[in-house]
Amino acid sequence: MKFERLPGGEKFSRLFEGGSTLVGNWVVVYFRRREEGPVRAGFAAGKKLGGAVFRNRLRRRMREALRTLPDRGRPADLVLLARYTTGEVRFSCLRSEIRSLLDRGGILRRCQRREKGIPSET
RNA sequence: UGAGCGGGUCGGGCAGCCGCGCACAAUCGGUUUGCGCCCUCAGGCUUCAAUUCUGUCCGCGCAAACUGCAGAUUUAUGCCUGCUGGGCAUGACGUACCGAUUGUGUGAGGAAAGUCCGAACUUCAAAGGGCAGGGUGCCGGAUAACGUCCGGAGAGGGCGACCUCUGGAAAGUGCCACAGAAAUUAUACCGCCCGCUGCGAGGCGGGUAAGGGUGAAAUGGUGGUGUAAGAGACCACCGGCGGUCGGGUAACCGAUCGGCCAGGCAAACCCCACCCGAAGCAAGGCCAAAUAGGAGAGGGAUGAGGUGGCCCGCCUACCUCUCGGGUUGGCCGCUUGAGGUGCCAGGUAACUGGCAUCCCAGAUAAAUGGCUGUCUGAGACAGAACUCGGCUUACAGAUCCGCUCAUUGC
RNA sequence: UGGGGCGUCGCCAAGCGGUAAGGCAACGGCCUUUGGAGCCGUCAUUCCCAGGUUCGAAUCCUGGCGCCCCAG
Repeated sequence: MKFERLPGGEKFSRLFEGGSTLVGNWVVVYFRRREEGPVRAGFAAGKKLGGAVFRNRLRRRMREALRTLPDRGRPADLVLLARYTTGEVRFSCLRSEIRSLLDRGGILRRCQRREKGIPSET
């Protein structure tokens, strides 16, 4: 899935306070649908999770997982928040959980899923 | 071969596919401004003197204002630069900015960390002086500076290579619990000795500090002379202190003479020498947009505030407090630097100088990742945020150089 | 990023060079038919950790570790 950077400032805290929340076992997604534009994504890892190297690694795993999803996103702002378990889980499990969470939030388009869905499901 | 000491280097590599930040180039698309001329404004030059005064009207403009013409002053209304602002002309070319695509280059550390020191840089109604406060502390040097580094001195530890520590206790004040006679104006518990007394045990007066005992520490140590017993009372050596001489830039070392007065703690106050204005890139500057441009109370000229702890000095002209309103985005700062590498020269060294050469992250919710193969096998500590010089702390391993000790062989 | 502060028993804490108060809790006992209340007693081998200064350190110095608060 293609996405742009979510620029900083108030937008992060607005999403944390006013956005919708999807909680998974290994990641939490805050999101808000938009009318137009690309998908904008930010990645966050709290300070209690560990040092800078470990938190960078968590953000990179989430970024890579989101990037390798099939490209059928609807316009939205989203923030992926790392949990303690994000570093322990296998990468393919993390990716499939993010896909199911975005599907539940209505950010993935169903019609394109049927066209392209069969090869990517396997 | 084993044990160890000192110092240096590296911190996964290679290949394939997908992906990210920044810089540059090309192509495409978009945007407005600048580049030309004139005026104003600002600064400068020439000059004895350089934009001053008066009148009038056309044009332009919401307005402030600007400008033209005529005249006055004067030998003369001049020349140059910058481009804040205004006007005219032009959107062809080039340039600038923004976005997309493609290509090329580049992209975390030895500690990037802790924030413990030192600087650079920036700001402050004066950044001045003094006090206070803080820091450093053997000596000499290096350095932009340092609490760092180098060389040396003394003391301590180690068989050794080597490592660790460092002003002043004879300026003053304070503290030294318990124990002990006594913890610094000294003093005497058990003792030792002399005298008097008593049948005796002992008592009284005096001398003494060698021995015992207490303590972390007891007023130099050892041996002798001496004595009633003793004592630096005296002598020798050692140690400490002071004077002189010699060596050394100095710390200090050596020699010699003198006399015996001198407990420890300054990471207790302190003394001496040297250093320190404060705050920090979220410093600070610029642009655009939005909002506000208010109310109340109090103080006041031998007074109020700035000044961050105080005083003097200096500065401001209204000041202080409360309530209310606002505090969003972008750009610069931002990476060429006390810079790296190599050679040469000076210096014991830290380091310095010269020449050549290289450009090596600049993000902004924040760029290095995912998968696969291979190298026996990848597995340490750990992520730039203004930049340097150090220190400290964390660290799987790999590797190089010099040296010491032990054992064996030649 | 910068500034400030704190670590003492299970909890709240005093103590600031001379060998660690106190309260709650816990445990044991007394009292009571039993419980509660009350009374008596017990409870710090390392005062966050490691070095150093000192005869002696929770206290002083240096360096770490952990936690909290503030600015924007």
